Amino acid sequence: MMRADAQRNRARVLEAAEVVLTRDGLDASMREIAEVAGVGVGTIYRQFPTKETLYQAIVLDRMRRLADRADELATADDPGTAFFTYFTAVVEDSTVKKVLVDALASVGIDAKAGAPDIRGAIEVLLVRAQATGAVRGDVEMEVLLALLSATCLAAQHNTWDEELRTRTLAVVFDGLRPAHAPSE
Amino acid sequence: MMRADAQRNRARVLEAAEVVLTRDGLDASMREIAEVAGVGVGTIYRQFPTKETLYQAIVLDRMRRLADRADELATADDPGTAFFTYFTAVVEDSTVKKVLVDALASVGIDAKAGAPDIRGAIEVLLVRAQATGAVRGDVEMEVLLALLSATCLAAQHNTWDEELRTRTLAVVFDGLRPAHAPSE
DNA sequence: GTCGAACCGGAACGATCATTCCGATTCTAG
DNA sequence: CTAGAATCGGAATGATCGTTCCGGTTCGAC
Repeated sequence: MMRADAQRNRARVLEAAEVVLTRDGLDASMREIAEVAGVGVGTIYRQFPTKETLYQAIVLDRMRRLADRADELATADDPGTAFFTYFTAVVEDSTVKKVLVDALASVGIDAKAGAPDIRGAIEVLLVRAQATGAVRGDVEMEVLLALLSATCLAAQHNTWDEELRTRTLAVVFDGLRPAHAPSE
Repeated sequence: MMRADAQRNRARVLEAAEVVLTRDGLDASMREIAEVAGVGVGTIYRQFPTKETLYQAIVLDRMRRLADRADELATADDPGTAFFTYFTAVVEDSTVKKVLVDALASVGIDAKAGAPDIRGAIEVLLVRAQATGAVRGDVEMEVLLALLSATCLAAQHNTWDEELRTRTLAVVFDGLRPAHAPSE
């Protein structure tokens, strides 16, 4: 059983790490995280043996939320809308969250053990949207992830404003739709 | 007039910097560049007062080539093909070249003084392609740059193979084409 | 060929970072 | 309440980085 103060500090560290890593990405220093959390650096290292461990804890948490969001939308009435809503939501998030982007970018390559199955969750959205003809049938998961990763990376790197995001995604979405069913 | 050995070393440094920065991005250390160039670090600093100066020299050179390439294609017989060829070529390059990506990503924001006018060069390709109906008329430069930057970033970050690149770009290109003119 | 100026290499400096370590403090079982 | 174990904070460590500095070397005008 963990001591009460240790447990409270662990929560503080996670909270601070989320804020700082989200703002500064992997460049954030442990000193700053410790400062924001109001603890010493040693305290962080007792819970997370290395910077990468802490980083992964945050990323895994975000991945979990991402997967949950996808699961929610998997049962929506209109799979087409659900699909595009999800895509938009993920990109919107990544405008602000640097860590999330790195998480997304790595999904395509290695789905680490223990990680929530975002890939699977997104695939459900894709297949359902394809079944109703909202998305072209020949779009593969690899391609979808590439597009999602691309838009997230750019949105975060260049901090797109809302209008640019909407317009840019409109083009991508048109590319994803069957040729005979343009945006409107 | 610069001494002969100084001039030769300057060339060596630029060559080495291109190789190393291209491979490792901004994280590359001056020590390594010096080592690859076969000179001491001091020699680099005599020509380029700061790391950023050296970095910018490389980036500007790349931007120049990018702009030149666009200018070349600006007089092509088929503007539509020229446009999509250029887009593909840029993304292809960025699979390997990290610096190029950062250059691209910053074009949208601040066109620094002295920088070649890539934006203008690309705009020519866009307008010409739109005039022949190969690209939708309502696609703005901002959106195009966002898409270009997005695909470059993702291609570099995840090292797309050729097939994934082709398939992904096919979707984006379909989104850029008028609704009544699907891929083929 | 000579000699001063320009240039060279790489050691040295100061800053920053991840990580370790330890004396002081705080928690909790009994 | 108390003892001792777990935890704490933050100074110390060692590595790496960008940048500066300087004794030695090389170039080239005369």
